[in-house]
Amino acid sequence: MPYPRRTDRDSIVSAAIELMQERGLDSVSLRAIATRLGVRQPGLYHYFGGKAELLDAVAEEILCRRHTARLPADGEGWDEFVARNARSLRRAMLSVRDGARLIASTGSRSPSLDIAIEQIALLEGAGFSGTDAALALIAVSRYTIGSAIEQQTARDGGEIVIATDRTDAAASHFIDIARQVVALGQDHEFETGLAALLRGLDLRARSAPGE
Amino acid sequence: MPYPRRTDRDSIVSAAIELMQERGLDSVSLRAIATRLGVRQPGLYHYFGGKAELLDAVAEEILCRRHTARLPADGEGWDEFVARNARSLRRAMLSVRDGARLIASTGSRSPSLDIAIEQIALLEGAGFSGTDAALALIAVSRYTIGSAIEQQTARDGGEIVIATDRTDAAASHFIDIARQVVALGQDHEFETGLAALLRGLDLRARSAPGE
DNA sequence: CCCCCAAGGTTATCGTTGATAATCTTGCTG
DNA sequence: CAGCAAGATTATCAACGATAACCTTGGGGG
Repeated sequence: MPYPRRTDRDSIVSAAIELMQERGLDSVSLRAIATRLGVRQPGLYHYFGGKAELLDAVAEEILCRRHTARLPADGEGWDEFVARNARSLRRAMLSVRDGARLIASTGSRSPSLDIAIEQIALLEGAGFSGTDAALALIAVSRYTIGSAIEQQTARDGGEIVIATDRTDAAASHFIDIARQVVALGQDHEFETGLAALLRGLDLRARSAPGE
Repeated sequence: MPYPRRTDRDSIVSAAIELMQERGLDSVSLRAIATRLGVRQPGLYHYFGGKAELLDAVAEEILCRRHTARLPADGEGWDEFVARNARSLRRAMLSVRDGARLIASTGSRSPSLDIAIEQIALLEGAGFSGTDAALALIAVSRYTIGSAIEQQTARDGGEIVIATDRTDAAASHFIDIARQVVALGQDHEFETGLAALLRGLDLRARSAPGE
C-alpha cells in the first residue's frame, strides 16, 4: 500500500531468526532487523508493539518449525511419546543459536489446551492419575529446557577447561571421567537423564496411583 | 585513599543483589548500582572490568550465600545427598528475583574440582560407574536449573490463565487438574520430578553397572 | 617535612538501543 | 478524482555500557 510494501510479520520474524543464528540473541536489534529488510527501525512498530512482542513471535515460530511431535501416535506407549515429544522440543530449541534462552524467557512454550488434554489423556490411560500425569509432563519439560539451556550456554569455551594444580590419583580419575562424558556427546547426556526420568515416572505410575 | 573511599567489591555486589530483588534483573544498571552507593557510574570500573564481570560476581555471591549443601555428610546415602544438594541449589536460585536466569546465564555454577571429585566418589561407592555418576549429577543439575527458571519466569502472571471457549468434559477435567497442580505448589512440583529422577537413576545403577 | 604518585573517583562524552511523535507517500475505495 | 488509512519515513529522546581525561587525597620515600 504505502511506500512499496516490503514487509510483513513473517519476513520480520524470519530476518530476526537469521540474525540470531548468525550473531546471537544479544545482537538482534530492531535496527539490525530493519536494515536486513531494507527498512528503517520505526517501521517495525506497525507490525509489533515492541521488541518483546517480536521476540515472542520469534520463539513461537522456532517452535512451530521444529517442535512437531506434540501429539501421540496411534498405539504409541506413554513413555515413547513423552520421549519423542521431549526430543522434538529439544531439537527445536537447539536448532537456532541461543534458541533455548529465548524460548525459556518467553512464557509461551506450554502446549495449547487441546494438545495438553490429549497428552494427559494418554498418560491417564497408562495408569497415571490426572495430577500425576500433569506433574510428569511438567518434570520432563523442565528437564528438557534445563538441558538445552545448559548445553547452549556452555558451548562458549567449547573445550574442557580444568584449571587445577592437583595431580593426585583422584584428580586424574576425575579428568578421565570428564573426557569420557565429553566424548559421549551432548545427545547422550540428554538421553541418559531422560531415560532415568522416564523410568522413575513409570515406577510411580505403577506403585502409587493417585496422590 | 582518594575521594573518601566509599566502596569495595562486596558492597557493589550487595547493592546489585538488592536492586535485583527490588526491581528485577533487567533494571540492574551500572548507574542504578552506583547511585545506591553514592558514587558515579564510571567509578565501578575500578572494581570490575565491565557489567558481565560484575554479574558473574553477583551470581557467585548468591550461590555462596545459600547453596551450602555441596558435600555429602557422613553416612548419607547417595540419593539423600543428591536430593539435598539439588534443593540447596534450587533455594539459592530462588532466593533472589531472577536469580535462576542470572545463574543460568553465567557459566560459573559448576562445582569446584575438589567438590566434584567428592560427589562422584560418593556415587561410585554406591555402585555407579564413574561416567554414570557424572551423568547422574549432570542430569539432576539440569533438571534443577530448568525447574527454577520455569518457576521464576512463570510467576509473572501469578494466576492461571486458561483462555478457551471449550466447555466439554475433557476441558473441565483438565482445568481441575491444573487447579490441583497449582494448589500443590511449586515445591511439590519440583520434589515429584526430583524423586522420579532419583528413582530412575537408582535403577540404572543397580541394573546396568558400567556403560 | 614535603613531594609525588597511584588508587579511587569525577566529569564529559560516545555509540547503540528501544521507543515515540509527527510527517510523508501511495494504493484503494467511494 | 478525492481522500483516507496503511505503511513507511525523519527526527528526536532517554537510558545504557563504555572510555578518555582529569581531579583528589592519603601514605611512603627522599
